[in-house]
Amino acid sequence: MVLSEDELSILKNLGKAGRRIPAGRDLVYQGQSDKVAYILNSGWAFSYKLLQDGQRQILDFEVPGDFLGLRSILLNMSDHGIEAVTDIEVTELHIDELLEIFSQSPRLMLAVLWAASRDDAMIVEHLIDVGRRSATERMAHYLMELGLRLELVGMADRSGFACPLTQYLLADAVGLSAVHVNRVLRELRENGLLTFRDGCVRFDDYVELSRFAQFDETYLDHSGPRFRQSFLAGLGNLREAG
Amino acid sequence: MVLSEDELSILKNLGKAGRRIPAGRDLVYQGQSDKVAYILNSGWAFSYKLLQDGQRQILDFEVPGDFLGLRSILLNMSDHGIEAVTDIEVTELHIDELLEIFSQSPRLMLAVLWAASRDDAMIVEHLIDVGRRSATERMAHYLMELGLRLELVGMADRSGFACPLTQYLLADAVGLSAVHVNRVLRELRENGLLTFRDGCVRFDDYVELSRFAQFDETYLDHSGPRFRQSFLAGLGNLREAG
DNA sequence: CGGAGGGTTGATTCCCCTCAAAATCAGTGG
DNA sequence: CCACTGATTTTGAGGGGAATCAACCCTCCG
Repeated sequence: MVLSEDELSILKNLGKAGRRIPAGRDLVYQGQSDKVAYILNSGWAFSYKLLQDGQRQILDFEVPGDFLGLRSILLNMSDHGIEAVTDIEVTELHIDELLEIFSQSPRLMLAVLWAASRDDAMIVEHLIDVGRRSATERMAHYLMELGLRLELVGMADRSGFACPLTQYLLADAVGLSAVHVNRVLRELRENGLLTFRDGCVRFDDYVELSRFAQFDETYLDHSGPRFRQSFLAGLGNLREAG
Repeated sequence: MVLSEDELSILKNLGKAGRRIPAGRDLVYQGQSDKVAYILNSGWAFSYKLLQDGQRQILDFEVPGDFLGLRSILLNMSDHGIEAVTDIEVTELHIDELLEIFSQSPRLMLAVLWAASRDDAMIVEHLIDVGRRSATERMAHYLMELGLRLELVGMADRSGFACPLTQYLLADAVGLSAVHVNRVLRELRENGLLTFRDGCVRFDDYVELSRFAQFDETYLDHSGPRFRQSFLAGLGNLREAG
């Protein structure tokens, strides 16, 4: 599902004209209670959870076009923080406004639910990454996933993409040490699979890389939420119950 | 949120009078396209994904009272299989019927969304398990989570619970080898934290165990989805768009 | 009785972590 | 222009946690 220009402009006109956050700053703090949503217009960010002992697990990187804070809106998720990787520009959407918009444009709501669904599928895939794949496969798989997501917004193709992530960030995302991330990237480079250098990821052999990482892209390719008449009628009735 | 007896009986009366599946049999095959949902009335099951190389990652165990196949209904998730651990008895809910019920009982739909939300939070926590915790912490955390879930349906307390899982299944769930699961369980037992034996988990020192595993139970304790008037109106309008 | 599934333990291997130290690079200010 | 600083990348050495391989035990069951 791709939103029309009209629909995107609805969202953009609605929010504050574009809030800017500098690199390294938190957009949302873990534990923050006022719920807001954002559309990431430019730059990269990531959502994370802090453990009691100070370790950090990055749940997902966010790239331009992504919705941030979905879980906070649709569901009562355990909370997490969001931090800017680069300078970013976001459109801030207050929930009330957003919900109002949904009532006017069901397609927009479908888009958001679709995004939430994809986020969920990605978390599952990351679970498999850290649970069942070697460090090298894991890194390859992760970077291919990022590439495909960026491809959808025209920021990547099968030859590679610009990537502002540090090896420390990648380490926190895939559950490795930064040192080992470096070794793994070298191995991938020396095997002619992919090159991570100077802020760019280059796929040196996409086909072979795909085989090596067991990358099955179908989990990113959903056709949209599945709703039917009676379900929607039920949702309507929630007005009295919610 | 706890469903009333009336509401549970609505669900139970609706489905086939209780389908039985023997231990070890698949309830849902990975790749199966006809979408159905189930309520697990008795016995244990688990959802899993198979990798191309034959490895298996268990996404979650399901205990009595759980909804199965939620992701298939609400969202277009990447598909996964569901297998029975013990003999199980399920109530099969066809989506159409289920959606019809939702329109009559908004509370039921809230319950289902709440369950989906909790599933999501658990997957995130499992991601942290395998990414950031040692084998021993991971196992302790996982068994405490299971205990708390079972407590909600009266099948566990702070002293322990009956657990039909084999060490092989635990291994596939937490991303360890079966051999190492055994060693880890021995370590927990010798340290006086918990005992896994004869199909039972006994918490020998719940407080100390909780500290050791960094177990923060708030992620399991949601108050229900967060909806408002305008949002629900929007959902109603989806009738024309879905 | 024999076989299968599950549990337990030991020996060995290896993947990845930790610690440590260069090398490179981007700013920053004198 | 250059010294200084901090962040990042790179590489090496050593250690440890978990996998693998390989037994052996037990119980259950046809």
